[in-house]
Amino acid sequence: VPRDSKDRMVRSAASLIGSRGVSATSFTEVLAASGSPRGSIYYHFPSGKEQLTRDAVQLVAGHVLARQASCRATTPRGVLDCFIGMWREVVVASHGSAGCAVAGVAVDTTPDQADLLDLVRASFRSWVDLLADQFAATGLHAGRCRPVAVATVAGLEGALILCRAERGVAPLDTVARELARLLPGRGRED
Amino acid sequence: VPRDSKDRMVRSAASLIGSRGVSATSFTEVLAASGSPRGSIYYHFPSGKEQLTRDAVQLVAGHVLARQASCRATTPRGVLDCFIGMWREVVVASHGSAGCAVAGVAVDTTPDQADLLDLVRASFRSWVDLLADQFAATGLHAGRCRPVAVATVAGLEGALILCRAERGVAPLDTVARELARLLPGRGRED
Amino acid sequence: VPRDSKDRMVRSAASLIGSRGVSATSFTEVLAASGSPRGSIYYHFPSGKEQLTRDAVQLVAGHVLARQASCRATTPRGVLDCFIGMWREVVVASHGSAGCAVAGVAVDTTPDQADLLDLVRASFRSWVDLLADQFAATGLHAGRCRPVAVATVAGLEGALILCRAERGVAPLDTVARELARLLPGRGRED
Amino acid sequence: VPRDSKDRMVRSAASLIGSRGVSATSFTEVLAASGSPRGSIYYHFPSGKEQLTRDAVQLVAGHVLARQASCRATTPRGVLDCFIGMWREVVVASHGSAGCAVAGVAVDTTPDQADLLDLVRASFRSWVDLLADQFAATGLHAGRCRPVAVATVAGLEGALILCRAERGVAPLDTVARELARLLPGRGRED
DNA sequence: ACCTTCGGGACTCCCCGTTTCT
DNA sequence: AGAAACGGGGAGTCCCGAAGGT
Repeated sequence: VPRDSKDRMVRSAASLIGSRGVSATSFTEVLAASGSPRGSIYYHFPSGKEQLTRDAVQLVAGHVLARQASCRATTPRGVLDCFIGMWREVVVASHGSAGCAVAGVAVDTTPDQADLLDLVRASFRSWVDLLADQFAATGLHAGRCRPVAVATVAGLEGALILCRAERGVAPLDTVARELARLLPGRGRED
Repeated sequence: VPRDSKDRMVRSAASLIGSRGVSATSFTEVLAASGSPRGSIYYHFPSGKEQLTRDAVQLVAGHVLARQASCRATTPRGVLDCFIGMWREVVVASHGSAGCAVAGVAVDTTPDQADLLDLVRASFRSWVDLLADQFAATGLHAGRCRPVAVATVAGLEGALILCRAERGVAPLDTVARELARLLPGRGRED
Repeated sequence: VPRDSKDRMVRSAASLIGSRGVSATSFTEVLAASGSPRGSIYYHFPSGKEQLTRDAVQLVAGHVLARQASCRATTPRGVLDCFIGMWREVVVASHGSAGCAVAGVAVDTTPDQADLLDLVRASFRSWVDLLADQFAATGLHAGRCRPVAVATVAGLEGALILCRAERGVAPLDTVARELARLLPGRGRED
Repeated sequence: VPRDSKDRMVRSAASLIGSRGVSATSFTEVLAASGSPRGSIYYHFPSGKEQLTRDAVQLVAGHVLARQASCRATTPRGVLDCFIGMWREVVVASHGSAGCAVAGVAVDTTPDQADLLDLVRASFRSWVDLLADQFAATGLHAGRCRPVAVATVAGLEGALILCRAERGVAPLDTVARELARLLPGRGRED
């Protein structure tokens, strides 16, 4: 199957971009990680690196969206746990070194790459939208859904950065607990 | 004024790294932004780009720390506003494109640059420590100080990324409001 | 003809290294001399300058070996003339400025480049071995073959240096005459 | 004594140039080897690297000349042994890695540095002249003095190169024995 | 039609030999 | 004598077209 080669490249790119940003991710590394020959790049990605980057962002954005959409939680808390839990896995497995490719692109994108930033924005918005919908569906007060969803995504991305620095999951767990406090629940405890 | 040249370079580097990450920040750009001549690099930063990067991280880490330390808030909410407000300024001024150099380094650092990541960790910790101290001094329940401080830093860094994508302050304001909810206050309102 | 480009580069490098040593030979000059674009280097010589240097040394070592092997002399004196004559041509043509790339590498090689020096040693040895064989085949006393061969190579390399300084062939001719005296011949004349 | 610092620099330069050629010898290394501060260079050597190189060549040339002049040999063979013996010491001590600074300059000098090459020529000639005089004074046939002197210097310089490659004195010893055969002596033995 | 070798410039970082001001 | 600052290349290599092999 010829598609396999391209897929491996995109997957490798997504992983590398999450770990070190776009600029620090060279074609050479992507090729090495995916085992593809050098000349194949412009066959699969005629527009070069930008196209590979776009594909990588779309891959992880879509993957996260799909996985969260399949969440069958019945409470806001369940929705939150589902979202955080998905990321927690990779942080634990990589001792914090794995990151989010969408954030990786957001961070080292210059103003002249507007279309790439547009894609990043769309990705984040799709997550926020889905989370807000799921919060609403599980009974969260209408006016709270979007703010909490935004805080969730922001908290997650920020926590991923702290996890890299700390080389562990601790910050993500702390942030997750605080995010949970934004949801109605077992009454006030502070 | 001999000191001036180096300072300008570090300042420019910090700004550029915040905006596009380390790898995407070339010496050439730093030089252009600071108006320095090429040969000065090797003199001021014998260890090259890593040293410039370290100095840039330390500059912003120290700057943020100093500015936050000078905050004269008397309530946890005041502490939070002080911290967020400091970042809000630059986000507004740059329409979201300015970012945090510490995060910029964290994102595109490979595992072999352990010392750089150590510096990043130390920077984040210094912020968390200071915030926790200030929360405690303004009456926040002891057990809540550190978790809230961690959430604050994570929320800020994540919000900065969302602000880049959205090209505006909206996400930061949303996150700030949610962080405020983690503090004891005017009773429950949801 | 795809092979041509690489060959031209190696040939240019060999010539330049012979004339000014390795360190003084920049890639830029090699490229200019061979008419190749800069990007071709990484493709043809993935290990960079060391690889180009190795190839250059092997080129001249092999060339000299082949040319000397094709010598059809029937006396030791004929063998010597053949070897010296081959070098004499280039010295005359360049007014002494052309040198031996093998010596060029030998001279500016630091101790940490052991493998390069190994190649140089192998090259010199191959010349000495061939000369010794040819001396033996043309009737030189067995015990004299290797010493005379070593003296021939040393005398040649030293003479090339003197020719550079004198900007002419005179030293080489003098050395050639003296080397001839090491061979049995027309009786003693001093 | 201020002279001391300059002397140490010239001495270090001579040694380094002999070991790796001129281009591969950086001011930084010379400074490190001589323990001098960077800013002193242009105080001692207003014309920069060329002047340092010239001084290094003159130091070596003068040193060799003086030492050979002090040789009290009474036979041509004694003169030869004196000259070779002086170099043999440093080759043995350095396992072949030490070389001759004059040759080092000769090898990586480009045609545009005519004056440096002039100095090299003068140095070699001074050695040849002295040797020829000494050979004459010890009874060598007049017509043989200069050719043998030239062969001696050429053989020495070539042998030094071979010694580098072989990492030992063997080639120099072989060459010395052959040079001795150019002198009248115990009758023919081949 | 699919893929890959081969080749092409444009940087990036490094560092080197200098000059100027103390 | 020396600290500070200066430009100019050096190698490396990155991201990419264009022509050929299967």
